[in-house]
Amino acid sequence: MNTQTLRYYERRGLLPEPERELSGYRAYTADAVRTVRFIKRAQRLGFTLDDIEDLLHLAAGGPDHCDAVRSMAGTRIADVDRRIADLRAMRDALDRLVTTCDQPRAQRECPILHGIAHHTPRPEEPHEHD
Amino acid sequence: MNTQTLRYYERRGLLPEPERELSGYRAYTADAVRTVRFIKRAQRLGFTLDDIEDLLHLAAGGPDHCDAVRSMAGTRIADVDRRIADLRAMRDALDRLVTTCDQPRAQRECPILHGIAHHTPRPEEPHEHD
DNA sequence: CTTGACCCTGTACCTCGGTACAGGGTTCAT
DNA sequence: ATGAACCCTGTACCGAGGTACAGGGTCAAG
Repeated sequence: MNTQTLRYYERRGLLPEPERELSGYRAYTADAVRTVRFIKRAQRLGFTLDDIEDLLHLAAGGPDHCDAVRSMAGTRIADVDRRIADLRAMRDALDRLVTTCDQPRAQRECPILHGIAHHTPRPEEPHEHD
Repeated sequence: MNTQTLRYYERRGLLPEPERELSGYRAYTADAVRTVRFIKRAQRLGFTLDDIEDLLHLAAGGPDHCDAVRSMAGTRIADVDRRIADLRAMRDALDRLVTTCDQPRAQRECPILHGIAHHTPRPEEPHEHD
């Protein structure tokens, strides 16, 4: 982890400004470390730093925001579910690719393109000419 | 879908150069459309355009690359499985957040930070100071 | 036969998520 | 007490993935 990146998160407001030692050095708490790990993990899941900022606020939220929290979480859950479904489709397609790729090429209906791309157009997808 | 983006994919070699009408206009085939949909879908899954280029070659691959195809697919599958597991953890955490967020704040062990960030360090994760 | 909405090529620019200086201070080991 | 190896602030730059703009052609509707 690059220190510059930590500065950057601080600038973006993802990390609270840490206390300083007498020297002026930042004294990171265990909580800050946890937050950074969370950020990294959430990023691997495809969340943007803006999303993550929301999630962190959502996590720290007072009792007042409870409804907002719930609705944001609901949105995220729907998003996550869609991603999982997509990934599973992708996974299956890759499996099929592996199992079919022994066969002579003529028999190989490429499962990546035909099993996924092609797969169940969804409401938000076919927008005039995408 | 912005036309500029299609140009960009063409420049990157993700889309084959399409035939032209007499006017010089690009005449996209149904296959090209399918490819674009695939690209968009794969992107939502967190694959980079470089990854996607690989996947497309993998999909189009002749019988010669069969071993390469299999090993790439294997890598992808492992990757996809990791993503799915991570997303499921995230999903569970979000669920728990929703169900716990009625309670007075003191009782709320934030499951986002404590259930995920904190969750089962993996081999590649705790690298000295991340 | 013009006007508006598209397409063409080419080049420049933008956002996101960092990363790298420059120019300086601190800390610790030798 | 000096030098390597950190930290500080500030500003500049990078790669990925687009997006926009300039300057021009095409084409169908009125």
